[in-house]
Amino acid sequence: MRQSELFGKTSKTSEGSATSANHDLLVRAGFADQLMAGVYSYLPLGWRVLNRISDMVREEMGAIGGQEIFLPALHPKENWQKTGRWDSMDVLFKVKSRTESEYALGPTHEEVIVPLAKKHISSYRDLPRAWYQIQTKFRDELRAKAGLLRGREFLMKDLYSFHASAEDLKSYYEKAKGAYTKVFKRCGLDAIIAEASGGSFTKEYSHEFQVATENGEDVIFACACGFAQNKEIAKVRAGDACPHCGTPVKELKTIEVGNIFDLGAKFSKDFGLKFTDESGKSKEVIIGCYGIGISRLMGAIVEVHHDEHGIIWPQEVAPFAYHLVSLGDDDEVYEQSEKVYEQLSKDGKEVLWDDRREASNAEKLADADLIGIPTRLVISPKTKGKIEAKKRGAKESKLVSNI
RNA sequence: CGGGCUGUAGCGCAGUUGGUAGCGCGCGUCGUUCGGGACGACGAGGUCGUGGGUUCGAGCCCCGCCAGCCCGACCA
Repeated sequence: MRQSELFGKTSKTSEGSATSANHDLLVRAGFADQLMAGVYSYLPLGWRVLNRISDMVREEMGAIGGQEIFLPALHPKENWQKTGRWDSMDVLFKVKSRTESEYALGPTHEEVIVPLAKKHISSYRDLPRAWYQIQTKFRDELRAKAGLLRGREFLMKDLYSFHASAEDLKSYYEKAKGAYTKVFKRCGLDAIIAEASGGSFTKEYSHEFQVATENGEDVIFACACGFAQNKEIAKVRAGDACPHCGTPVKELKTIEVGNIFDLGAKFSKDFGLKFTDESGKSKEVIIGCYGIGISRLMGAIVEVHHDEHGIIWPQEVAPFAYHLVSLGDDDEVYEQSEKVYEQLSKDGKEVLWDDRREASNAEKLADADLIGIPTRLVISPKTKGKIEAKKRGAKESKLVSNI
């Protein structure tokens, strides 16, 4: 991609009122544009990152047997009444048609996938199953805030698993935990698995994947031994002895990037999702649900991986692998750059080439830091036919003959 | 939804006692520059969030509304 043709310009100045690093940097670097509170448009750079994350999530979901589907965002009121959440879920967006029919905009998809599962699951032979989607969710938050971290419309991966028994769910739940840990690791994040309440619709357990950062809006109490609890259910406070190992627990500000729930038979009961077991008995299907906020994850990565100059993308989620920057105004520099650009592209490497002859060197270098592509390749009169390679965030660079 | 702050050019902002709107960045043309957001010259760009009111006259004063941000509540 030639930067001269890229949709999205960088900005030297921050937007006036917003204070979160993820909003500031993603908007300034041309990844995203805010339409209104809690709602963003994604420009090519931002959309590439979201797709990087999505593809990685697809890999890990596939690895635990998840099959990708795509469900509607517009839901019938009736399904939400059946589960009681038409009235109980405050964040549910409700819309009215011309004929006064009412609908919900999906904040989550149990109300859609469980009735769908009912058409396909009737025997123990149909279990277990795991289906997921990556889709836009809508939640009527009273207050959207912190850039991508709490939006009213956002991108989310939601996986639902269906089991013949609580034990089978339990073992899948542990597999999902492992897959989630891998996803966040690949995103350059150390996610802490914190115990949390099961919420209003299950008496069972849930776990949250929490990333520690100053800008986080959640609070957990955690210990190096692996113990961690969400503030809402924690029986310990900062400094108290860890119930597992006895060392004092720490209080951490965190961003919740994923959560996993044991839903038990709640939704199966609501919609009559049953199966016949080996002995011919009819039983309710046990369901688990597993979410990752894809767009929030992008925000969380920026919160954790940035410096005073801009974003520092972890390799696997970066919009491009290389940022080729041509300095000066010599024809030879641009001729060499074009060759390098063509070669890298031919090799299947993703490269953003700053081919803007009218931009100053200083501006190009500042832009490269702001955008935060992991490897910067500079070609200038000083590099004399070679290429200067530098990792974003590193101090030293090295001259190489080819990449 | 309660409290606070803010809405003036694409972005960031200034605008005095009410007298008919300006600066920086960005943008366009030309020239000079080129390793950390260069310089000069010329130029384009405005229903001052919106509706009402007060006044000879409102960006400025008064009332309503809308929007954004921050704190809180909310966030199965």
